[in-house]
Amino acid sequence: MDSSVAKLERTRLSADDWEKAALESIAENGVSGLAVESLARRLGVTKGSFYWHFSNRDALLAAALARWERTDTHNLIARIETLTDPLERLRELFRASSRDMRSHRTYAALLTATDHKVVAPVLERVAGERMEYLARVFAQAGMKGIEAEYRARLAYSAYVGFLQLTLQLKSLKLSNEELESYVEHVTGALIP
Amino acid sequence: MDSSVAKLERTRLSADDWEKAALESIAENGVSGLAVESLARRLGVTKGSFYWHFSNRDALLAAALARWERTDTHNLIARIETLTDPLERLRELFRASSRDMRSHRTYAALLTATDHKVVAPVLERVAGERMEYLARVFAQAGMKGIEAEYRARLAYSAYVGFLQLTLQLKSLKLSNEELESYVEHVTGALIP
DNA sequence: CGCTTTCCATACGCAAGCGTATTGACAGCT
DNA sequence: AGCTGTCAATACGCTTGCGTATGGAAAGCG
Repeated sequence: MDSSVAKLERTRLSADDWEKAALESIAENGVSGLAVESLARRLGVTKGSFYWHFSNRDALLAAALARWERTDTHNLIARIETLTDPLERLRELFRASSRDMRSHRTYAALLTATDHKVVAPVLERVAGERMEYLARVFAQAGMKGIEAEYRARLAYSAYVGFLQLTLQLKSLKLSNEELESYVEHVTGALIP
Repeated sequence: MDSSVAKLERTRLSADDWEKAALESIAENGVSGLAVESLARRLGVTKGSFYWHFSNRDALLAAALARWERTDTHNLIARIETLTDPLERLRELFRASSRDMRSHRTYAALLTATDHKVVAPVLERVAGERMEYLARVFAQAGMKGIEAEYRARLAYSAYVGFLQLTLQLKSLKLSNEELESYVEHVTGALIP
């Protein structure tokens, strides 16, 4: 838990440590807030260390995004795949999107950097994969062809937009009970 | 139309000109891409002019956002208010969101800067007002109380997320026909 | 015609951030 | 013990972009 801040026991760092710290920094300060020197301060070292592990800032960003893509996306899908009923899968997907806020924070931060040339392709890939998966589940739940695709896009758009509105504009936040009943409403509206 | 680029007839500039140019720049390069010196080049003058009209960059940003908030939001609602049937209003709202891409571009750009201290309050206000309006129309269309609010939030989230996915991740763009039938699908799913 | 207001140019200073170069410290191996 | 590879500190240069200071041109007015 406190492995990030104030690592006082001075141990040497690896590229892995930098990547993890970078993802934390992104979740907190966004992609543009990811700076080499501030990260170094946070890890208790100086730039000299960083440029031994990475050739430049973009390399760190790319590595961090690769790690994120590798871990974050497949976690969710793997959990869902244990359920057999497609409609149940959908409901669980929706519910999962209202928990695990740490993961959503990172995604929301990345969404505010869709114009960045390193970030954009990753987001395109991730969004595409997720929507394809969603479309498959909707199809399994009985929607056919293009309908399932559109519904998947609608559901994913609602998810992305919800992240934007809720996580970043703080006056629009919902309480826990409100959130739960909102998810219920969405479930009823979008699942056949 | 070409009042923005290469204004060769050298006329003096007003604060208004800077604000308009700033909004164009935001639509193209995002909020973080709004730089005083590049804007000056674009307008054919130097920084000296800018700092006569505005005290600093944030002042320009605030003025531009105020202008945007003043014009952009009320245009749409005014157009919609001419319709009397609430369900027809909703359908027209949804359809309008698939045209007039210039306006949506600006909004999408602002959405990627929700963390900015000048931008955030404006976006909160605008999103709040729009969702309130949407909720009223849903209520007029027969949904009651909290249901209308949730549906408004869902619809607006879908709009915001759609902007993100479509306008900024270019591989996810839809063709015109696809867009129209997608809007049809959304209309069917979200309007009672 | 001269004076004032309005708009703009030029030339600075300054801070943040990236990237490089050089040197140092420490560990593990032989 | 000495060598070598790994990680880090220090110091520097460079670019970008903000903001300031100051002077100049041009227009309107008296």
